[in-house]
Amino acid sequence: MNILDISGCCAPVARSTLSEPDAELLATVFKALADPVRLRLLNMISTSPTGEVCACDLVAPTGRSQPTVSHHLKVLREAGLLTADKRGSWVWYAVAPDRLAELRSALGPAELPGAVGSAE
Amino acid sequence: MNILDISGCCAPVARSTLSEPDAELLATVFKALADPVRLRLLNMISTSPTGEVCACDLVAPTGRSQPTVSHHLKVLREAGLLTADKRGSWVWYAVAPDRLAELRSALGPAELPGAVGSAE
DNA sequence: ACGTTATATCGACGTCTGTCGATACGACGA
DNA sequence: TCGTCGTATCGACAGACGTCGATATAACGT
Repeated sequence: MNILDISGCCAPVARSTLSEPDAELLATVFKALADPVRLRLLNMISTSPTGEVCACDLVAPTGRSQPTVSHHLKVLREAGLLTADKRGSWVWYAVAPDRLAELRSALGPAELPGAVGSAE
Repeated sequence: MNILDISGCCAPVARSTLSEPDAELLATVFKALADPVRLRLLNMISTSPTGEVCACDLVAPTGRSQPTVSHHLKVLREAGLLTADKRGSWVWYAVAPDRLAELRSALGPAELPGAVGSAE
């Protein structure tokens, strides 16, 4: 289930007014990124040549227990940042590129130089 | 004092390997964004016509106590997302655009379409 | 059917974090 | 100098979060 709906357009943080409910949704996604283990998981998956990684290969590099890694993958999945594909006994994770792009646009307008303050 | 040093280049999450210390630093900044009150503060400041807002005008709209707002502003400041300028009795806050741009680049390569997966 | 392996869920624990009231600090005006 | 106002810090508390071991679920091979 998808948590966020900022797919519409641009820059909720830097433009227009951010309502409390919208802020809550945005914060949920940032919360998913606010952990070093999850950032490294996301990094390992996104840098994989095939674009997907078996969950079994994600436990050792993080130095955490298997339940902990499974928990973090669930958080990333529920934030809409990862997709999970079960094939036989294994689960293959891949990044959901849309959500990352949405977050990037939420952080600021494309590339205005004075940027966030002098937005036109 | 600045927490992060991703100013060098691009896309720590989507490219190359993210070391544990780097992940820790990145997570610190995302943690600053992982709260709805702070997101709204950032939004109010960045959407201000002058680009800066007096702290006194940030308390009421958030619906939180003055100490709580002061705490959140400190978190954003220490994450390098805000600058504080004391003028007389008042403190004027403005966004530090660099840090936001760094975060955006950390979230993904410029605009590769298949993006994070097929980064080659 | 059985054991093995991969993954997810559960329950518990310690720590971190958002929140507030009370208070300290600092600047301004009378 | 004294009171007032804006801001930051302190101390305390409740709730959220990362972590683990134990266990459940499910798929595969023998």
